[in-house]
Parts: sequence; structure tokens; C-alpha cells
Amino acid sequence: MNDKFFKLPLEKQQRIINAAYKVFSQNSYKKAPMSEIAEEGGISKALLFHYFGNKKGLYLYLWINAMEMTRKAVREYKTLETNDFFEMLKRSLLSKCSLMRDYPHMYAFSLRAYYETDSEIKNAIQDNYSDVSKASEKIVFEKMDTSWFRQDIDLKTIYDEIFYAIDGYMLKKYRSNIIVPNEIEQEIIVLIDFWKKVYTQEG
Amino acid sequence: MNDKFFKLPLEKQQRIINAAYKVFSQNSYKKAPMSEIAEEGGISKALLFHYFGNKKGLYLYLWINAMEMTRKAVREYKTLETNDFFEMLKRSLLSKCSLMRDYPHMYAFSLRAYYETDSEIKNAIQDNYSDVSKASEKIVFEKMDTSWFRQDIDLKTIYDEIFYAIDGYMLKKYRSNIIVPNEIEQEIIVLIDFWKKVYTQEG
DNA sequence: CTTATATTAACCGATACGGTTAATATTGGT
DNA sequence: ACCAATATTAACCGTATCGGTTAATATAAG
Repeated sequence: MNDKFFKLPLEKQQRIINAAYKVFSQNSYKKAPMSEIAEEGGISKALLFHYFGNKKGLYLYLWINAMEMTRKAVREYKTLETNDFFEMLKRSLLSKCSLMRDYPHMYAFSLRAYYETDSEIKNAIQDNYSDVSKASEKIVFEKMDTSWFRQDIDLKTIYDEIFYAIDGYMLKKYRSNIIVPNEIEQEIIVLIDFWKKVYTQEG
Repeated sequence: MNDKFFKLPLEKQQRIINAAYKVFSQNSYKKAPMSEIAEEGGISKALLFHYFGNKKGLYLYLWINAMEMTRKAVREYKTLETNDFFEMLKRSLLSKCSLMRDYPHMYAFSLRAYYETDSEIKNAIQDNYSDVSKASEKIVFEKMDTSWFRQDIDLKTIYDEIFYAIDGYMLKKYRSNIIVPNEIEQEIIVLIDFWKKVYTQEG
């Protein structure tokens, strides 16, 4: 990792790492070509190696960067500072939308990286990893106020179902190849309101 | 396409095309290697070319085969012969589970193939394509008995949400790399019962 | 105009690709 | 046991692409 990268204009930095997020999110580590990243980012391949040393260096930077920014966004949106389930869900998802505005393919990259099996990076990645989703799931079930929920349906199933739906929704967006954060934000809000209406008791 | 392929033992046929479904579902058309398919299927690469001519031939066979089998399963499960939404949903999903039993990666392949952009196959694929999901969506909204649904929430949102959740659920299963159709079938039934309870009126 | 820095075109050896071919197993009839 | 037909593959071919380097060029700074 060459520190000169950070002296580039921010817009150029983002263009480069977004290109990398995109290519690495659409291909396995091994089959994601550096040349494709360079082209997508509008720079030469040589410059990519100049900044990040080698392919592994770039990948690891992307991974650490993704985790840092995710944690930062969760903090900024005070995601964990409520015990209202739907409020927390909304903050969590809106924080992800804000990230998506700057880094449209970061979310897809993180998922793919987490399941990456290539031995060259698997170990390096899991060292720097903290299981965000499992941690948040724990918080929901231990600290959350669940008295507003319908009593006749299983809370865990509700929780699973909502996160399946979010994943499926995002998958559809990625498949369409057109990421419009404002649109996503709006549709996410509609979905959350929908869930609140459906899963909580009237009154 | 060489007709001798069909004279192979059925188990061997399935092993080969399942290997192909797997590799093509995990890589783009261009980056899915024939050698990987051969290895995964336990045969030589030369034999693969002997049966299917070339890469494109294999891919197109997989595509046509997937559509045929999907249609056949929908028919066998009498999916469209009911106007109860949840019954239809259940039949539709269970028919997919039955396919998954023999061809675990066919569903993922179909999705990826549908969105494939490679010019060499894009045209050929869309010729042989009938939009199953859009057609079924139309049927739901035109012929379905919706009087049992809760009146206070939008039907289209319910429909979208359910299909997001199914996609997300399947995505999770594929990412875990362990496809157990019996388990999936059971969990799908739980989800459908869950939705029925949540989205229909009491009484 | 000169030096330092940013950037890239061209290149390199290695590998992986789609596809072919010639040789080897395997089968089935006699 | 033999042979012919068929099934299957190892080895090969030309080409494209890969990660990574280098030497040269463009740009900026003093």
C-alpha cells in the first residue's frame, strides 16, 4: 500500500476503489482481473500496482476499508442507540444506503469477500473480521423491546424473514445493474413501514 | 449436441450437467471454464466437447433443459390450477424444490443466464425465453382470489416482499454451499405458513 | 529550463483457455 | 480368443489473458 494514493483527489480515489469493488463483487478473487479494474477506474494497470503493490494488497485494502466505513456509518446513524426494533432496522438500512451513495458495490463486495474460499486471502480476511450481523442479531434478541410485536407469531421467523427480504431486494437491484441510492432509500422506507404495520399489534 | 449423450446412464448425465449448472451459475459465461466443468463432472474435457460440440452448445442445452424442466414441474404440481394465492405459492415453491433435488444449481443458473450480457449467447437465449415470473405475476393479480387478504396493506407490496424473501432465502442457501432439498422444503413450508398467518385476515 | 513526480505503453514469463487429435480403454458380437 | 466398433482420454496446439515490471513519457514544481 502506497500512501501516495491518499493524496489523490478524493473523487479519483473513489472512482478507483469503486471500480475494484465492482469487479471483485462480480468475480471470485482469482478470476477478477486487475486490468479490468484499471480500465473501469480509468487509470492504467501499472498505476494500480504502483498504489497497492499487488492484487492481494488491493483486495485487503478494500476489505479493511469496507469494515471501517460500515462501522463508522453504524455509529453515525446511532443504529444501536435505540431499543425500538423498527427504528433500529431503519437506521441500519439507511446507514447502508448512505454508504451505497459513495460506494455502490461495497455491500456486494463484503458479502462475496466473507464467503471467499481462496486460500491466499481467506486467512488474512478472517483475522480482520468481526461478525457484525451475528452481533447485531444478539442485540436484537437481548436488548430489544419486543412487546409491540404480534404475540401469535415467532419473533425469530420475523427477524429471518425481514433479512431474507432485504437480501433479496438488494440482489434484485444489483442484478438490474442500476444502483440508484435515492430510489433504494425510498423503497426501503416503504418496506420498513410495511413490516411495522404487519408485525406489530394494532393500537 | 451429440445424441449419444442421452444414451449414457441417467446418473452420469445428471452428474455432468449438474457440474455444468454449478460452474455456469458461479461464473459468467466467458469466465466459466470447460475444464472445470469436466473435472467437477468426473469426465475428460474432450468428452464434454464430444457431447456438446462447443461451450455455446453446452450452455444453450442447459438453458433449454432448465426451461423445459421448470415448465414440466409447474405442470406436474398443478401450480396454476388454484386461485388460492398461498396454495399456488406453495405449489410453485415445492415444484422448485423437487427440481432442486435432482439439479441443485439449476435455479441459480437460470437466474444468471437470464441476466447474462455476453453477446455470443444473449440473443440465442432470449429467442427461447418465455417470461415465467411476469406471466405468473399477471395470473396472480388477474385470477387470484384476494378477498382473504388483509385490506389495510397493499397487495403488490405483499407480493414483492414475499418474492424478495424467497430470493434472499435461496441466496443464503447457495452461499452456504450446502444444498439440502429436504431441509429447504421444510423451511419453505414454514415460511409460507408464516406469510399466510400474517397476511390474511383472522377468522 | 531543470528536476522531481505522476502516469502509462510496451513488454515479460507463466498460465489457462477453447478446441483438436491421435492413441488407449472398453464393450459387444462371433 | 479375437476383432471391430465404440467410448474415453492424455497430450497437444495456438492463442488470449493473467499478475507484475520496466523503461519511457507526460505533468507539475521550482
